[in-house]
Amino acid sequence: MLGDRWSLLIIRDMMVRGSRTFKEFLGSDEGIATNMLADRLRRLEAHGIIASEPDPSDGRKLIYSLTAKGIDLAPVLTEMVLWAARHEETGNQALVRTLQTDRQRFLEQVRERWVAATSHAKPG
Amino acid sequence: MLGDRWSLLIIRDMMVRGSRTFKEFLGSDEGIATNMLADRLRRLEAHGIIASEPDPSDGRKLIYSLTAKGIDLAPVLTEMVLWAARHEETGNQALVRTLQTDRQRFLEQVRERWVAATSHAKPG
DNA sequence: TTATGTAACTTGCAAAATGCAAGTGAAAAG
DNA sequence: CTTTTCACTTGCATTTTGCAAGTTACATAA
Repeated sequence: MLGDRWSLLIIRDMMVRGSRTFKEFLGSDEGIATNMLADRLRRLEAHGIIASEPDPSDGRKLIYSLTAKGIDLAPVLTEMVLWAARHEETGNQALVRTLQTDRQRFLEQVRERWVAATSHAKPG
Repeated sequence: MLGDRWSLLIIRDMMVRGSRTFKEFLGSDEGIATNMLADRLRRLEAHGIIASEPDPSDGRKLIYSLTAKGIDLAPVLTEMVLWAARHEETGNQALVRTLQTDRQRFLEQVRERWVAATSHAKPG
C-alpha cells in the first residue's frame, strides 16, 4: 500500500517541506510525472492517509493535508531518514541533526503543528 | 531503493520469521514469484543490505543474512508494524503487543540475536 | 551408481505499471 | 476578453511485474 516509489516521498514532502498543492509536489527534487502524482494522490486519499479540500481563496487549487493516519507515519519516516543518514549519502543535514539530537521532541512538534493546522481548517 | 513492493517484505521475513534461504522466502504469505525474488535478493545484496554465503552442510543452498546496514532497518520496520496495527488490520498480534509493550527492548534483542549469529558465522 | 528429488535460480512471454509529452477545462490575472 | 495558472487527463512507448515452464548443480535413496 506504501510499497511504490512515490507514496512515501509525497508524504515526506507534506511533512517536511510542507507541500500542500499539486504544483508544490511537482516541484520536489525527484521529478514525479503529473499522471503519476494524480494517481498517487488519489490512492493515498482512498486509503485515508491524506485528504483534500478546495482552497477557499483560489478555486483552482486543491489543498491536500495529512489525516491522523497520515501523520502517524511520522515515526516511520523519521526512522528512514535516520537510517539513510547512517548508511547513505543524505540530503537534509539540518533535519538529520534535529532527529539525532531529539527525535521524540521533533515528533511531538510535528504532531502539534498538525493539530494546530487541522483544528483551524475544520473548526468544531 | 526500498521503494518497491517486495524489498521490505523480504527484510521483514529475515528479521521476524528468520528466513534465510530462497525457499523460505518463497514460503511467505505474500507469494512472490521466483524471478522477482531472485532479482530483489540480488539488488539488496548489491546495496549492502543483505549478504549471502553457501551453506556448508548443503552445497545447493545459499544462506542469506542481514548486514549491519540491513539490521539497522529494524526501527523502520518496527514503526511500520506499529502504524499498521493502529490503522489497518494487522497480522502478527503477538509481535504487535511485544512492540507496544517495549519497543526498545525488542530492538535490543533483535540486535543481540544478530550479533550472536554474525559472530559465530564469521569468527574474528 | 543410477535414478529421483530438491534448491536456487533463468527464460519467455503476456499483462500491468510507469513515464513522457501534449492536451483539456475551469478559474484567476492582466 | 485574452492570457496564465492550476489540477489534472490522454495517448503511447518503455519498463517492470508476474506466471509458467525450464535449467543446473548438488543431495538423497535404491
